[in-house]
Amino acid sequence: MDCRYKYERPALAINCVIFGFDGVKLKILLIKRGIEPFKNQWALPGGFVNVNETIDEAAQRELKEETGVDHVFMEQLYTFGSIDRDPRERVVSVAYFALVRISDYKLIAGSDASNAQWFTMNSIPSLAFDHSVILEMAINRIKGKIRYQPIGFELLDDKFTIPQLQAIYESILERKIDRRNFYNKIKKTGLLIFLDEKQQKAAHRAATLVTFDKDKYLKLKEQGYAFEI
Amino acid sequence: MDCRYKYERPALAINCVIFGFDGVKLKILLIKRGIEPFKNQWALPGGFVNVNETIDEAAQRELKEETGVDHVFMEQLYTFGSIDRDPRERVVSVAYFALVRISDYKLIAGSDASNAQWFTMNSIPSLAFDHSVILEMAINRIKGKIRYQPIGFELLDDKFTIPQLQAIYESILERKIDRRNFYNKIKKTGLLIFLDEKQQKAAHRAATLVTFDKDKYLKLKEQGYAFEI
DNA sequence: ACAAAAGTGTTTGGAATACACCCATGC
DNA sequence: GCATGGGTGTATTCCAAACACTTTTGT
Repeated sequence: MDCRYKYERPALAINCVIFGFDGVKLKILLIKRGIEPFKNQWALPGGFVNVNETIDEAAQRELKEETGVDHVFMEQLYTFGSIDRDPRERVVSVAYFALVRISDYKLIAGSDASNAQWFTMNSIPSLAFDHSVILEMAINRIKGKIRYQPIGFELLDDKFTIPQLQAIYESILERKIDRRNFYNKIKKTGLLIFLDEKQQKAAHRAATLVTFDKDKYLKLKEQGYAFEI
Repeated sequence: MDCRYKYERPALAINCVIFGFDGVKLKILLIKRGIEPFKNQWALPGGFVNVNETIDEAAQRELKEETGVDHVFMEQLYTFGSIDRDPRERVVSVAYFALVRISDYKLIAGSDASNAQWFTMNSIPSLAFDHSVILEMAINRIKGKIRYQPIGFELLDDKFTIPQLQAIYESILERKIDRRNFYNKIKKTGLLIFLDEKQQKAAHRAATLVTFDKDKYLKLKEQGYAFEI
């Protein structure tokens, strides 16, 4: 092996905070560690960065290995570089957060179900390494982000209803939002395409299915439009 | 030397985007590289992370080496992990941005002045590595940040005037702000302590000197107060 | 006296919130 | 019919931008 530098260097890893939405609550995907250290404890998915891949690629690779999903919303969160965060040796970790559609994920999970599990925000177990800190930062980030970036859609199917979207906002922001104001506000953005379809098997009046007009959003964004809810 | 891992690992570096304010414009500190690669080109201050220091410490160390200043506002910006960003080998860099008082800096600069220089935002030369991208992101970050975090004060002396503070906002946001609205708004926060001193040698009416009430801000922040301008 | 910038107060328009009301569907 | 939630419109409150006016200081 080649060691060109005269001194030791930290190892570089990535971790992913994977958010999903089950229709009611925001959830976070954790895995149960199979090896030491922290064996049998819950942790964020993660792994080391190869020398021939970018850190973004490493994060995507890890996400794919863990959930089978690809091409999802993913963004760098923060880099954690305390000295003792890993008992084995010095490891610096770049944390990412990802938004996935749980329904997509379900299709692929089966293989090794017991070691990966969705947790709601208020039932998070104690985590390995400094992963609680990472998770906390991810939750704060998503709370701030959802206000001024249309990321709620990333957690839903292509076709969704406005009440579903509202449930995401309420779950992430942890507060109730007036149903009618939310409806009016989201409609006024002009970024929703209303379909001629209704929600199926609704207990009562069925909601209209809509899609997010991503093309329109990207065009407006280039012209300086700032999304806000 | 000890190489415990079976495969090559990326090197880990930090870079600092150092902002200062000269009373008129926002400035950025660049250094002229003395060695290859990119010898004689301008670049962001930076260096490798030692295995026995946190990444934050590495950034502070580098800032101190470069400007002599310490205990300034500093925050992690983003981590850059493209494969070819350094022609020598694979280097991942954690970028930071810092806000310094140029007057503090002046006291120490003398030693090796020619290789470090302040640049205004619109006179940035072409930079080494991917540092233009880093700088662009830092500028966007500070533009967003100054709206909802009281960081303008970090660029001024302890005693400053409201028009000076406004000049910082205008310089960072690159737009004019109504003088009177700014005055009223910043005053209404209650976070300024008005001193019984006036600005010296003003061309005309002297402005009142004020200080930022950091203690009060921190207390309010804990209670959920959100600064905003 | 006059110019220039500091400091104070009022008006106004638009956005956010609150909320009344009607509609569709299952039981 | 009635309970439940979807969909629409309006009133009110509040905040930010616009702007008129007064004060202070140097020349």
